[in-house]
Amino acid sequence: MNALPEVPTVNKAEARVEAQRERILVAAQKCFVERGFHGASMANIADTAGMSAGLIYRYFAGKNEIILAIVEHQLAMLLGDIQLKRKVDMTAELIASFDRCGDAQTRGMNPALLLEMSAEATRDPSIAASLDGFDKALRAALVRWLTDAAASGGCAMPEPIARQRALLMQLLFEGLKVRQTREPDLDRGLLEDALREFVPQLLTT
Amino acid sequence: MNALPEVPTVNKAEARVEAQRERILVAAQKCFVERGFHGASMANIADTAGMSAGLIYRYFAGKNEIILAIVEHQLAMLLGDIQLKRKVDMTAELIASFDRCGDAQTRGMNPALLLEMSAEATRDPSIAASLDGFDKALRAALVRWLTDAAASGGCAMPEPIARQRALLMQLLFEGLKVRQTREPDLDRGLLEDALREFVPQLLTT
DNA sequence: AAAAAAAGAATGATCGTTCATTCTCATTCG
DNA sequence: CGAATGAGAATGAACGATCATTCTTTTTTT
Repeated sequence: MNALPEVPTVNKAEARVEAQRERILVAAQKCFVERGFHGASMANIADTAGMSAGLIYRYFAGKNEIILAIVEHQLAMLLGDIQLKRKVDMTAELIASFDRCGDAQTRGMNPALLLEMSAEATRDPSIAASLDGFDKALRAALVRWLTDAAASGGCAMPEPIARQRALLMQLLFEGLKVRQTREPDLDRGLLEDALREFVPQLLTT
Repeated sequence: MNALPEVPTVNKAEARVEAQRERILVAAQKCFVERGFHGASMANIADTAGMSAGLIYRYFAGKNEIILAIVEHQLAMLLGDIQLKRKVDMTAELIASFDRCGDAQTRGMNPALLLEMSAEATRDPSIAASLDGFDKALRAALVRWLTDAAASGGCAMPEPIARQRALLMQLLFEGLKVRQTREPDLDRGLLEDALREFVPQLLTT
């Protein structure tokens, strides 16, 4: 009869499940960053999460499902991080993105994880599909942004040009991500000077 | 007394050893591309090389040594591939490099392997050292090439500018390598158009 | 026959995953 | 109010497979 008390019960149970999944994902990300997808074991993850190995399988079907969840979360964060607002200092945005997520924060973006994902995508079709989706979404958003007259300083960019620029920007993004893992202490002055000169050229016709 | 027959014997023995090591490295690279450094097992490599697992340890101290040998070989090939000749069409060179090594050739450059290497470098100090050495060598070569008046169309580039351009070129290289793994069939016309406009700006003051 | 090369079995460890068991704790009944 | 109940949460041992590596034995070469 009284359906009311049941709903909060279900909600609380669901919230618990979600909290547990999150706990596992936080631990898994930490382990994957430290040892890689294949190098980290379920026992590692369980230890880091402070639970038994068997319990993980109550919340995830297996290791692959955990990997995929982390891949998709990273991509979602990455897409959210590249905010293509109307007016934005793209150079400053790129440098800020380079500065960001250097810390091994929980669930934050991690450039080493991106490399791991890209490498794994060449073997795991489901990861490849995730990355493809992200790539297409990013490119489409870039083209839309570039062809938008308001964004490019009141100068509308024809689509063929915009597609070239979008590709170049994507190459630049990825190059920066790689460099971030190899040279996190790269001289910011040098980086800023380099980007200050060339990024604006990408944004104007 | 007769030292003469010993020298060819030693040489032949050494050649044999080298041939066996090469056989192992070819197999290992194939396995690493297919499964990753951690995903590929010594048994995999032995099978692929057509030998027993134990025999590998006669020619390599362990798996790590094999990985490191492959890393260094990849970097050596990469450095050799970027030929900074006096007069060169850099755009065409980049596109050719993108076309190249798409095949899973034996011991050739492999972009997926580069991702694997970069990811592993964040955990394995010896791999990180190899990559650091490569990075420094490449950057130095680029700066030298850019400051060389003959290369940049008779227009000498001051060193501070050259260092900015070298960084940008490195970002571009790495972005292209990543894209090569994700989108090997990327439209070459689009790529060429994008690079044709952008790259020359990097080479002139 | 001596020496080098290769094979392949054996090692202990660890892998991802499963499962029987125990624990926890809110609810129900005496 | 307090004991009994039962379902979900959690454990940790156990599984077969496989891991990197070592070692003994066999084969091949000299």
